[in-house]
Amino acid sequence: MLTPKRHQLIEQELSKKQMVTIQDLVDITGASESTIRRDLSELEKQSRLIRVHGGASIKNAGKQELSVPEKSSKNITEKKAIAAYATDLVEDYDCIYLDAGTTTFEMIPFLTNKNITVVTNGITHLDALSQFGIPTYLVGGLVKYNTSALIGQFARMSLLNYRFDKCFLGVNGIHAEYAYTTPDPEEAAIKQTALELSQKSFILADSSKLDQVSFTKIADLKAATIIINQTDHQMLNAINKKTNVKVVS
Amino acid sequence: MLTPKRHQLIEQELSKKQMVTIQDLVDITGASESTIRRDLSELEKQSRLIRVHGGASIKNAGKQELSVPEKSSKNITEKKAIAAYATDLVEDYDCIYLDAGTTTFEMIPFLTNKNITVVTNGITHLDALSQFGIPTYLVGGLVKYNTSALIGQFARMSLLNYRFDKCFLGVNGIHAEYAYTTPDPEEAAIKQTALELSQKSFILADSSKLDQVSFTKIADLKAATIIINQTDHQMLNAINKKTNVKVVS
DNA sequence: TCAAAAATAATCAAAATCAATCAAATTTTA
DNA sequence: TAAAATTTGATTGATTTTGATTATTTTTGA
Repeated sequence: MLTPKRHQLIEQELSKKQMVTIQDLVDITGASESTIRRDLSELEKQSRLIRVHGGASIKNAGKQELSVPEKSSKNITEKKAIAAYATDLVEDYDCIYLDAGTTTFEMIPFLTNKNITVVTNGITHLDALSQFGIPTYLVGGLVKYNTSALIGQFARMSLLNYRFDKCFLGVNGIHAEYAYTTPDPEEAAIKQTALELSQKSFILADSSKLDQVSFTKIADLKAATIIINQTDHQMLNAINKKTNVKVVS
Repeated sequence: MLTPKRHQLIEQELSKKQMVTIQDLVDITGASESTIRRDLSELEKQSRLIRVHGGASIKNAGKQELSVPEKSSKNITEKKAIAAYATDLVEDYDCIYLDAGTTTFEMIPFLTNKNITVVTNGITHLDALSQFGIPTYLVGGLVKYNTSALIGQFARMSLLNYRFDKCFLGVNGIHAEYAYTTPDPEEAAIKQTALELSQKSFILADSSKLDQVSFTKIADLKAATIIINQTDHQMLNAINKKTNVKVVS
């Protein structure tokens, strides 16, 4: 196996688990301990990870959190759990739509080695999708700089060229009565279109989105399955009556 | 098998898999190890890939550095001069197409304060365009990771939604007989389309591109005006008879 | 604290890969 | 068509990478 390929595998495993043992990496790469040790030393020198006794860990002080600022650092563990659950739903040869946003971003490390095609409107997703070697189509359209998403009528038209087995969307609010909402009407239109083009649709949300209402309605609750982390929020019951809810613990 | 065909296969395989071993390429091309090694050396010299022990890898495999193109080359001053000249041609309220690539990238700082709209297929351009506050539309399509450009039929279709006052393109070869050429047919198709959609078209090139021939022809020389830096290359005369050439000193 | 266990760094020989070389094959030129 | 130039593939010795071994350091837990 080529050295950079091994390095890539190591980094992939790290972004999934934040920690790996040497033995894990030996199993994954099929290389010897010596080689893995040399790899870790090298990668640490490039400050792409931090070595610890017995393995390595990610650099927690500001990695891709730079691109999508403080928002992502907050509920990161919850988001990872939700993302991992969502990724389990993806099957080989699926063509999926990955919405722009931090939760959907966390899905990417788990998508590796699945033989899939991704369509996205999230510019910040591209680096990671590239790193994990996932064939990717980007939606065209107006570049919305503050969120690095593609929006507008051109984005919508561009999206209409595709059909999806599954789509994974983020939202700003989930409410029993007002359903799924988001602040920007342009973004809402894109999400709507993605929903229409997908066989199955999933909304990824941490529990802080419950009971929130934002400016624009995206769709009725029943238009998608909600994937959310464990919570005792009372609204969940009301929502559960209107659509499928998968609770990740 | 012809050398350009082999190079083409190598690049194809690389964009598919991000990394290839020499043995892979021997199997694919039927050529010997020696020949593949020579090919890889050559392609690395053209900075189309990076050689690694045992094979080759695409340019930014695994690294997140998509924002700032490498400033290592000494051509950077020339490129800046060419870019500055090109930007002078842009007028207020123009809608322009900015091709992916390093020379066109250098135009962006000069575009600030012009009241224009930019359409581009270059993902690396986005950060800079954002920084200088230029309204930007991104073409959709397949993400070509090693060059961070958008290509393929979807990119072409997406492009057809627009009309341009001017377009600014990069090429890999300019030749009196073989005209404008570039290695990737998919990229060539995009450039072609941009040319067709533009009132006026400009090719930005430093003199190292003169007399070079790459795999795919983009268009006849007369399809665009060439903006090139000062050089005593003899081929310039032959080219000058066939199209407009602006020499930047 | 101290000794056993685990992990590491250092070392070295084997394996894999590489660059250099050269003759044969191919293409271009005269 | 023959000569010259280029490309190719095989061979060689040099270099790099690798995995096993061993001595050293760190961690563990009694």
